[in-house]
Amino acid sequence: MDYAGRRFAENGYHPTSVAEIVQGMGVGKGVFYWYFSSKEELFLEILREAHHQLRKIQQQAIGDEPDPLRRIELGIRASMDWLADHRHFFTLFQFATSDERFGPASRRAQDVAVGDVVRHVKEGIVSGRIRDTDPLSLAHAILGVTNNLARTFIFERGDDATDVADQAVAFCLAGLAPAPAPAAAPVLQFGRATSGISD
Amino acid sequence: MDYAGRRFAENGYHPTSVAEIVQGMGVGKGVFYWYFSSKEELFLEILREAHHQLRKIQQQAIGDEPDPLRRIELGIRASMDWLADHRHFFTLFQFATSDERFGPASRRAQDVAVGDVVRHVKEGIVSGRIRDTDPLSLAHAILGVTNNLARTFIFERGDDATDVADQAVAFCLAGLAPAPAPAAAPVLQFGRATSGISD
DNA sequence: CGCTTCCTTGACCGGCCGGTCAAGCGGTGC
DNA sequence: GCACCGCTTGACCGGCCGGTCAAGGAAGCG
Repeated sequence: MDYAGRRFAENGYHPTSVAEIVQGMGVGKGVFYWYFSSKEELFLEILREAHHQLRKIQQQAIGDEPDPLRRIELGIRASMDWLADHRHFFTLFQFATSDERFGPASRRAQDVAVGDVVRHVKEGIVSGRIRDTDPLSLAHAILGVTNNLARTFIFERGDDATDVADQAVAFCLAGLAPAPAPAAAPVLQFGRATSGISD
Repeated sequence: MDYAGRRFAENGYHPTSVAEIVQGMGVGKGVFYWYFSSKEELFLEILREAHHQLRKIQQQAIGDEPDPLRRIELGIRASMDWLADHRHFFTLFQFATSDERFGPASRRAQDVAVGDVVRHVKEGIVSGRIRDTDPLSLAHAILGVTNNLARTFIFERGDDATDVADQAVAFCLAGLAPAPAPAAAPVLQFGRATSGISD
């Protein structure tokens, strides 16, 4: 399944035939259709596992961090690290989103991720550390920045994950900040966030 | 070509056969291969024109606006409006990015867009209205927010373009800001963007 | 050694699809 | 009337690919 995932990633879903996959693994076609009911199911399985893994490492990274802004930051950083180690998934995710058959699964996974972020955003709004706007929009904006920077700099250019994460975090935290910030102005430092003295 | 674009958008590139396209237009296959050398070329043509149109309306919207921040805002708003009027292109763009054959064309178009934004960002940095970081990262972050919000809210949910643009602009302008307020940034700082307790 | 059950094989099938091409058609010039 | 030619047609081809299936191990069991 790992092998298939990599083939799909570097060759595309459609151009990669089942025959090619099984030949590359040194087995017959029958054994493939013994374990999977179709090529489509195999891809869905790969996708499901990738999404699951990504979410798991995000949650691990966040741990029981109490500060919602810091949770967002940790999530972004963990995602960047994981994506840097699993670059081939970019192609898969991108294809999955664009394909009619896998679009729904992809969208569901993204909804889950958005839901996670939304929770932190809402908390931040309640405590006045985040601008009081539609949390859904903010969450999608964060994911947009993260995805795009990751794709461009990590996937396409192969940059260092930490640097890219720095940029993403800086942009997002600034983007979340309340407009006429009374107290939370100066501290934009990456490593530690303000420990909530603001109100 | 319009018709083909719409078929590709709602049905996907691979599942839409040339036979289907020509039949839908009420012509024979020969006429298709008289004007286009291949299905691939047709798609590239559609893509090229779409990218061209989008960029054109961006430039029109920006006009000769002197303020770089405002130029960015106008670009975002124009893009949102155009995308709202041409929703079916989302599917096309997404597919094009994910496909091996059209990826390069897609990336080139994105590079052009990024280049446009980078120019404004650099100006903003020079005049101290934008945080002094890698302009490329900032530009990609802006495009990430715009694309993602557009896709989610305009394409998938059909929301009003202006509202979505408001959210995108607010997030991006805040994300670009040096440290304090986004709109009213006087020339307090000279060399470094971060003031006070930067390290 | 038979007998069953669980895997494994790879030739083969049916269908689809991009692309070709011999044939036709209608307008134009003579 | 006729020759020419730009345009159009749609049957057809070759190839590919997902999926099937009859046949064949091999391990376990009596």
